[in-house]
Amino acid sequence: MDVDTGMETGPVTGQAGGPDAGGEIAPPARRPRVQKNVTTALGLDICSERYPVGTALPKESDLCELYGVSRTVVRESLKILATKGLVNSRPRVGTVVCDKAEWNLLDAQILEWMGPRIQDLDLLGCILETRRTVEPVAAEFAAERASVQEIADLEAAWKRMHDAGPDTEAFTRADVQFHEILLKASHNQVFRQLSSIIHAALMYSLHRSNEVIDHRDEALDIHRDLVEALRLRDGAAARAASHRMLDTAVRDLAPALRGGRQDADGS
Amino acid sequence: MDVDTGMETGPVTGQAGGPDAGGEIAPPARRPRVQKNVTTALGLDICSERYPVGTALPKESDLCELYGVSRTVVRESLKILATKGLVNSRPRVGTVVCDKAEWNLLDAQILEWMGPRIQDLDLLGCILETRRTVEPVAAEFAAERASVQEIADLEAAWKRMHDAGPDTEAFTRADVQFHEILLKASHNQVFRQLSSIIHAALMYSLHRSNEVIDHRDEALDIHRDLVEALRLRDGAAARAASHRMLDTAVRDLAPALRGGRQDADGS
DNA sequence: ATCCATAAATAGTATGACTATACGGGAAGA
DNA sequence: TCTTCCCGTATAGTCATACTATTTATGGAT
Repeated sequence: MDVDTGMETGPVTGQAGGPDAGGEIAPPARRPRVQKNVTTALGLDICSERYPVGTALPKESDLCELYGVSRTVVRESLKILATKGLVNSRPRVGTVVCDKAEWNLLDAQILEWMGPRIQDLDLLGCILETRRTVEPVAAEFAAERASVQEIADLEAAWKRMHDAGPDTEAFTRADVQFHEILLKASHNQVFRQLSSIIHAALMYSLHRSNEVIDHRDEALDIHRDLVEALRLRDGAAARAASHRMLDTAVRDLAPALRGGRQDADGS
Repeated sequence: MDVDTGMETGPVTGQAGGPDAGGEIAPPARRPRVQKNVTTALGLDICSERYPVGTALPKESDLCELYGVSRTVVRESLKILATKGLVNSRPRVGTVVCDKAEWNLLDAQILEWMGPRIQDLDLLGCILETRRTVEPVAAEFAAERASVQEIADLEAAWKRMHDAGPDTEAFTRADVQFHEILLKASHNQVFRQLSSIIHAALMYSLHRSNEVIDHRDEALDIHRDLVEALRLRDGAAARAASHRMLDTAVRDLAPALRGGRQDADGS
């Protein structure tokens, strides 16, 4: 993140940059690239429910003032957010925040913007269900289809987990990479698209579990078994290892999933 | 589709609309809304490999002339395409088409733009694998979680299939809707995001299978069994019905999947 | 031959003006 | 009084132009 996360809305550039009044020598007029900052700021404000679902954002000209940028930048940012399903613009009505059912949950940026709020809407539960459904199959496919290089990459990721030692952060990072490589090695393009959401979920859940040393040792063993199964092209073993992996995830996440499943959609 | 599909690139508006030369009474200057048309045209041209992966699109000012629109429209269209992972713009370099691995395959518009080319990259095979992985689980979840309304909607979709008679088109439409409602009834938000891709794949594959009367009768039976299982809240039966459904899909699509799996990614 | 400065090309930003669209209220009609 | 239609108005959509930032390519100096 190269943006001030958590910042309140406000000028994105240090230079207010109003029209250069007077016929002076025209000071150079700085024009930094602020598109990403504005998009991120708006995305964060939407995902944090600062602009709740169904309400309208300030009109474009107001957003220009708020962030101190031109309408060009604001409009292009809104177009990006609209493409992600976050908002919907209509003349005379304004730009309204879409229902969460329309949000593109597989979008990495949205998940980043949601941050800890990923726990809303049972999202963590949904993702865990998806992992339990998809990952064992992906592991089985990977056993058949993974290239030698991909298996080596998996082993390298495992080694990074192993060598992380007491560094929980590094351990989690390697763990996430492991699962991304696995999805890729399944050679199913749809599965690979799920990487982003699994990435986000793991970053917010693995970290906790991985703080327990015992758990990390157990995870290391299972991950190694999976790599070994891929090397032997043993689909059943790979599937079994993946299942074990997810069972421990369920066990460790159970406390965080309290509250049962509610109807989260607007039907 | 409210756009001239298959059209070559060219002015999107009938009115060339150059700058009104002279100090005349300023003829009204038509300004139709052309954003969607331009985006669609560019999307089609990219997905049809008119602009192959890795190559650069014409520069923005050229695109303005090509489509007879302002740079604003072109830029916002490119921003949309960039958000979908189709292109990537950089100063001095231009706007280059991204590798297909970065395309957002879960995006309904992209799938629409790909049209029959959905068969490239083993996409049809990947989607079928995904369905076989996800749909039975979704059916099982739906058995537990579907609302009465959702089950009624499923039954209504089934009835539309039943009543379609010889209208293959209507039958396929209802069939697709059935599967979308099922995914929604699983009350797993990630599963629901898969609707778009399953929708596209079914529209391009079911149509063929559904032309055979025998198959349609069989499909009707299985779909009814699934609804019945949901009504009885029998997860195992729902799962079994879904499995049977997909087995017939595999059987019917087998001819279209010849050629085996190749490595489609650029690793 | 290598490296650095300069130039050129292209996307990014800014501004102001106009148009199309859709909501809301008021007038005309039942 | 209620309904329908029209029109004013607010807001996003489009257009044109000018300028800035960034990156590649070129050419010259070491």
